[in-house]
Amino acid sequence: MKRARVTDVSRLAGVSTATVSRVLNDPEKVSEETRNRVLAAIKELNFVKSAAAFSLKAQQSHNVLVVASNIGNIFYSKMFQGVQRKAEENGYSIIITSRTGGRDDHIIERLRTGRVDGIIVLDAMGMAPEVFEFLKAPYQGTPPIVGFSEKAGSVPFPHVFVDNFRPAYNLTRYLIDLGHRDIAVVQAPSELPVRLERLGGFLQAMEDAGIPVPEHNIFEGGFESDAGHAVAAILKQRDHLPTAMVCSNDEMAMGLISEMVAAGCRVPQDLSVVGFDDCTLADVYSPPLTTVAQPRERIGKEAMNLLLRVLEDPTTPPDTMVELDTQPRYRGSAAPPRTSEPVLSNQTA
Amino acid sequence: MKRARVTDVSRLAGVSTATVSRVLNDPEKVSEETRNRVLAAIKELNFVKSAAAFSLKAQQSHNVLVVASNIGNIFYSKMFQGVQRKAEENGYSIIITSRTGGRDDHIIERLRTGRVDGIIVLDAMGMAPEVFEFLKAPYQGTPPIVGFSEKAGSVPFPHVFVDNFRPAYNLTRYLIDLGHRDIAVVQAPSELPVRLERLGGFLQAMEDAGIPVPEHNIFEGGFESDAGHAVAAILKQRDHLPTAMVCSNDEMAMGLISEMVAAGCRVPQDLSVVGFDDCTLADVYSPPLTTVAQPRERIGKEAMNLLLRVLEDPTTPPDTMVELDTQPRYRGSAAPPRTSEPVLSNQTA
DNA sequence: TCTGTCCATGAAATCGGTTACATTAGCACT
DNA sequence: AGTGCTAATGTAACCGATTTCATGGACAGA
Repeated sequence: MKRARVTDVSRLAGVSTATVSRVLNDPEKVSEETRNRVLAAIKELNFVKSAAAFSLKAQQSHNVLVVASNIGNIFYSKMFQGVQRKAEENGYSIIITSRTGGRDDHIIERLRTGRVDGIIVLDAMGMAPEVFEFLKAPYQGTPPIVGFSEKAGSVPFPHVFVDNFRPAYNLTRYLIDLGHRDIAVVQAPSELPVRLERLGGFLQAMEDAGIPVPEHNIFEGGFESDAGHAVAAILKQRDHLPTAMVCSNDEMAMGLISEMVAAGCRVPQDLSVVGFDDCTLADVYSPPLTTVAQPRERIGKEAMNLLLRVLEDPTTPPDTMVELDTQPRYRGSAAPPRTSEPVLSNQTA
Repeated sequence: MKRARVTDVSRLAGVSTATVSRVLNDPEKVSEETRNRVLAAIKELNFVKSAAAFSLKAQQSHNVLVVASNIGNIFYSKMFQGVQRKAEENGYSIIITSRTGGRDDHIIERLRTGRVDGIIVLDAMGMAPEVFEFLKAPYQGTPPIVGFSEKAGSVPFPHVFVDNFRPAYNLTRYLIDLGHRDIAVVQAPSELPVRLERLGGFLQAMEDAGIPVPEHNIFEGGFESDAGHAVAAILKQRDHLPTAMVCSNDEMAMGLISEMVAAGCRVPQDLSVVGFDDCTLADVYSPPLTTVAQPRERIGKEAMNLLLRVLEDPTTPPDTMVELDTQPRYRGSAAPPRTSEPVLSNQTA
């Protein structure tokens, strides 16, 4: 049997389709008797309205697009969850897409075809210029797009942001207070706000403590654990290790630790390592990772909230921002500095 | 400016809307001259067709729903990625939802409203009976639903499956070959195929080796790391530790290890621990976790493939299956058994 | 020249809802 | 009884594509 339509319901209830629609959308406009008759018909026919027909008429899809550079990355999963919960609560479904090969045109495409009502960009940082162009394009008014960033005002649309400078500063300060002086940093990749903020906080803390940072203590990093391996490989070549390392995210911190531990370097006794993000499982790492927790689910939730606000009031200014806080997590991967240089087992060369 | 419609294009090109539609869908049916004129108009007006109008007429949304019990769980992120890639390649978008509170009716709702063309259930195991009921409901033919499971034939629709019995058997066997006899197991939660399969493989391996498994070596578990904590708490009360532990997933293995290590028990020297799944970061855990890799991205990809097949040919039998293989990952968390009982530092009572 | 085909194109119906506008009945008030 | 108002409901247009069916012209064959 095919799906029932309003027409079928109206016929069975002996009313017009308009009345059926009213029962569905403004029940109080229909007399109780008629309403009950319609309701009964709806139930009997197992009627649900067609999403497509509704979308066409109402010009809204009740879908929102969530964009992340890489949906396979665990950093985003909790955010998705936050967005999804909030979205569902408000009758929206979320369509998730990644920015494969840096191509963002499908995002615009989706928006223009009306397949989605709005967009949440979880990593606006590397967003293609076309998208920004699109925002100014003449065939669209204020585009319903919101984002997430590590720096206030770094994107031209409403966004949720979590300051990264301060927590990076504080975490570095924490190491200094533990007695460390020889602290190295591993940066986040590319020229994104996140890189600048985290590095900036580190450098500022060092400067404020009057500790110079030699060039060889600044490493290039990446968001995956292999970046940590690469840094470990370099460290193992050296005859002197820093006493502490500030990594720009947890994955690279773990990559680094696992490699160093395998080489016989104890963490935190011989080397303190701190991360950033408090990714899933950072708390059960051994040693449990000292890091900074980003409120990931909250970020997703607030981003969706923001989008709902923009959807409701399209005049919401593009510089609207919602700030969320980080939480330091002092766990077991940082300790006072060692007193003597450790001997690495499989030190090559 | 508002979005251009076919009407606008047809007017500008001096043809009928039917011709515009033909240019879009069957270009060869239109003379080259007319086609070029239409194409030019499309370009000039920046025309894209309305997803809603298309859906209404074509009765398909080009959306597929992906259901996971918990989208915040890292176990699913790679699967999402696999599904998403394959979907995008084929012009589909993926809508992701979780099964909050075990309520699955919104799934049916989505399917019935035509908001999605098909469903991929990533954890069909705990699926609500209503959904299965729905499959037999009279108002629907073969419903386009596919899933993923740990046991062949455990769900009544086409599915991708990864046998869990064999790898659990082999991993246990590996520990036995290392010399372990006193091996404990931590089960997966609830009465899901995954629990039975993984436990079954373990028990069978023990039985084949002629090693009895005392009751106290079988622990209840859960999919989160706190399940590992709970087991660790029990172990620490005992005056004797098993020499090896088989955990039903990596999270609980990590929870267990982190707690045991904190208590002064060395892994793998004092206690070998193996996990299951090869979750993200298992390779950079310290010690790197010995586990079984599930081809997560591949699972997602194949599930989408299967759905495309069902979409194309609705008569695809519900017992259609695609089997994928696991890969053992022998890393650093398992070693030959200790020779003497370890002394735990913060052993209470 | 007439008829039959084929090709390119257009007119209008259709998908399934929502809603502006029209209509009717019922009631109060003068 | 006549007028005005309100509440309940119906009629039909509309959202923006696709597609069936009809039509007109070109050309080949008789």
